[in-house]
Amino acid sequence: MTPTCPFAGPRPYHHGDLRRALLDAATRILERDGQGGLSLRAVAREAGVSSAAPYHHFKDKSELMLAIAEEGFDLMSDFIRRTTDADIAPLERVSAIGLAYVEFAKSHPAVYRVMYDCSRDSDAMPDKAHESEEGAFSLLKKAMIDMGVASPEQETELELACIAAWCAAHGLAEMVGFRQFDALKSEMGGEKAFMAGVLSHLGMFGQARSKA
Amino acid sequence: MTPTCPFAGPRPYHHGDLRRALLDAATRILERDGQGGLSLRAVAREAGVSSAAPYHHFKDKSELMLAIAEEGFDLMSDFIRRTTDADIAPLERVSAIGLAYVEFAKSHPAVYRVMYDCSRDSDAMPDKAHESEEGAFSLLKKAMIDMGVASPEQETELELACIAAWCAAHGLAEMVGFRQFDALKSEMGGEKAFMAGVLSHLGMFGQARSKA
DNA sequence: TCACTTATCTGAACGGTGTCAAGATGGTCT
DNA sequence: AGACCATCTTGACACCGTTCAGATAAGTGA
Repeated sequence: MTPTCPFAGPRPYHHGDLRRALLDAATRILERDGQGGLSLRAVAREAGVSSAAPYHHFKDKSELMLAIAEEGFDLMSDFIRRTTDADIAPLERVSAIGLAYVEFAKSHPAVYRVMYDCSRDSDAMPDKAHESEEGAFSLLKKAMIDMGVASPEQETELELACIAAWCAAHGLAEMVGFRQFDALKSEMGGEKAFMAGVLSHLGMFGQARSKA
Repeated sequence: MTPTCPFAGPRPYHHGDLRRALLDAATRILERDGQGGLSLRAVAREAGVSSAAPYHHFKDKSELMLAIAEEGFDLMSDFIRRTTDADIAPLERVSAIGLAYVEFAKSHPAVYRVMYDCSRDSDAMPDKAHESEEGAFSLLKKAMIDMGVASPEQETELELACIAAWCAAHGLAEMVGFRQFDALKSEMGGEKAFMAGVLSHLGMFGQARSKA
């Protein structure tokens, strides 16, 4: 008995790769209904299995969310790398990384929220974004070095500058949607200009500007 | 007749000021059990009334949370004003405001979370922090002017600088607890030094430093 | 004083949630 | 074949947000 699954490829086990299917279902729900609509039961429903089935692949709801968050960090890194030209000048590159970061957060708000909700509870997770050599963080580090913020040997200084930029981008990502900025945004000719304006006041952007 | 409630002005109704009692109960729960423990039923239980009682004072759970958030913003403004000496030099003052901000977020993590969770959904709310003339935002604005970031007439520039600082502080507040920074923190001799180090890389702090 | 009105609170109910234990199901291995 | 084990379902439990009919008390006007 095979109730028609429109997505049925090979189906080795009872369901196939249910873990994968659950993660896809969860992502779909997040994009469609936002964070509020994400329940384990809804995910199971969306994947077409019983409410208890997910427990054979995730210990917890929080473990599911953690998996989503990890994939989210990978997705974000990919997006930033794809949309950031490695050949442009360092200052513009750092700025582009920041803008791409916020852009990702804006276009996947629910996933972004899950990413940081998990990061706060689970100590293990944000390493994903921070330490992965291919992650966006190392991209940022390189741009910072190229910008002359610090040499590769000045580990501490370099790390601090990157963390500062990360904080700024995260803060902007969470607040850029606030309605009270609408007037300022339209006055500046759009959200993008607003974002760039804010970022230009942040750290190395400003410092490098005054050096030039 | 004012029998029980020590804080009672007039005791108009059955319980007294249940609205107040509910908010206090909610805050107590947030501090004790964190955001996860905050349910309407738990709040009612803590206040010693039935599960349905809160609905006579708040339309929704979200309306309760919004009220908590508003009080949170007031609390934070008070804290920042109390712990920020208005007489110190502008640069140190801005830095002190930032540090106080993060300090508050660290010592009331659950309330801080509610504050920004509400801000994201409800457009009305963050005005509380932003527009209140006595709020921390105007304190920041004044310090920025004193610092020479912009004159009072350069509305846009001034606003942008303040928003940038706000973003940075919010980002730092959310990330300062990440475990992956532990090594760096101890290397720098404590969390406070770490925070100051990050903030010194952010915007006007850096700019003003290079001017001096 | 006594009814009348209105705000406040309770009790019980509905559907939804996370989680778990027990049983069914179907590959895999010997 | 039979035994084994991962996988999935059924059904339950406690808790949640929310609603609604009814109890109760405070305020109001006679």
